[in-house]
Amino acid sequence: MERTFRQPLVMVDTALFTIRDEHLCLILARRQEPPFEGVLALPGGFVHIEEDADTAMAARRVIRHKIGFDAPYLEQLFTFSGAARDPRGWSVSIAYYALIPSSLLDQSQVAEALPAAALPPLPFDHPQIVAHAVERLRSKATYSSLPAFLLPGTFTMNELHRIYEQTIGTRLDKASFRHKILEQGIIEPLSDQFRVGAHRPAQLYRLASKALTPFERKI
Amino acid sequence: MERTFRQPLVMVDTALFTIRDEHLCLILARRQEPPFEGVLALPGGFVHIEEDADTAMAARRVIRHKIGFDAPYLEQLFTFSGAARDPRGWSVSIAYYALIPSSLLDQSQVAEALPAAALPPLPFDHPQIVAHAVERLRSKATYSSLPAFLLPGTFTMNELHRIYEQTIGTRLDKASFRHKILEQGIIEPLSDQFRVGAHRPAQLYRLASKALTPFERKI
DNA sequence: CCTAGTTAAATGTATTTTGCAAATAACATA
DNA sequence: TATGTTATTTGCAAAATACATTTAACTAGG
Repeated sequence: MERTFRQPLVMVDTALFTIRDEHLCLILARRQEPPFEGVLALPGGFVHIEEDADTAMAARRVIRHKIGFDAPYLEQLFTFSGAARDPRGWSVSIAYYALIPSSLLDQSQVAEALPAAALPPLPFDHPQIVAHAVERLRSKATYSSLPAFLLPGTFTMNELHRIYEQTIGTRLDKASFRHKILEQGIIEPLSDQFRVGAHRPAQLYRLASKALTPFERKI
Repeated sequence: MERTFRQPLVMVDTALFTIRDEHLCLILARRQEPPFEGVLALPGGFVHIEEDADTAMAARRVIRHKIGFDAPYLEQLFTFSGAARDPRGWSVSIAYYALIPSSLLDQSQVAEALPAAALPPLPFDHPQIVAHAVERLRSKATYSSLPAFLLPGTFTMNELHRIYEQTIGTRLDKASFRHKILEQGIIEPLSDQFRVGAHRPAQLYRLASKALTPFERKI
């Protein structure tokens, strides 16, 4: 195969969202090698074209290496490119974002989960990637069941409500929210299962199979 | 710079939407070189890392080469990758989609604009790219002013209405559509300009500056 | 000059969806 | 048994929507 042009570095970077203390957080990794060795950054790595069927597989490898298991929700975000984004020269980074229920993370990993609103200075063009990822999550949250993937397998209506408010960043009416979510059928009640406490017990729900269907909208 | 891994081919492909005879169409190009020489395909090309600031610039170059001018609307779509998509081996294609007002195209180019619903067999993974692009356009049309970019600079309310119906694929109530579009402020009337005919003249509109703001939505 | 034909635009109204406030339910605990 | 606490439901006004109809503003043809 003849190549009459130089070829760029191709890598993946991942924005891993989770919730900690009611705040939307990102899981960062301390870089093991130069450039920016020792600096906190988005987990990433090169695409291995001998092993990876596609770049999503590379992203899954990076995530598994970082948190030890697969993310319940993973989606390609945007591809960043150019000469300025990496000191090693012209490069392409296919960015992914994923949603990780904090219940699945152990303490050591949670230590590197920092609030998306107050991240340290990040290397490369990672601030841009984060901005895109937050924007995408916000946008999708308003018309899909995405935020539910930040919760563990079962959750109460109020937990779901709070997590939507967290990701969207605005208040949502409780009654309307409950009504709309139930009507969309993206979650289903676990019959006879409730979360107890010093108050009325709360119905437990789980994601329904049709959970990823976006809500219906009309012009 | 040392590289301990093979690097993939990096290219861009473009899905160029336009409207012809009230149908949503894609502009195709006959391939000039192997593989698939002479076959109709999405316009594309390699990313030239010596010239292109980023892959969007490569996409703009491809589009300018195909239709002779820049697209009024261009957006990155998705990045496709893998060993199977191109017979030359593992590759990455950053796909873009663009909206082209048919009024700007001359006849020769229009000849290669074929209905998105009835395309010939396409090479590589171009069918997948087309599916993604149509899906994205549909989705965005329901909550943004995107379809207006398929129209010439000035247009009537009914033309806009028809183009929304075309891209979304469903009927939309005329009165509600008019009301909602005007309320969103994405278009503005050209005072004292009307399209005449053997009937009541229609007010002409143009895209307002805030045209790209997505519509407001709520859970 | 009048009328039929045609498309644009506005209007009316029943229905549905939302926002907001309040009431009721179901506990644990003291 | 009363009290505090959170869950869930209810009620209603306001806004948005779907659907049907009416009115407006022209041209063309007699």
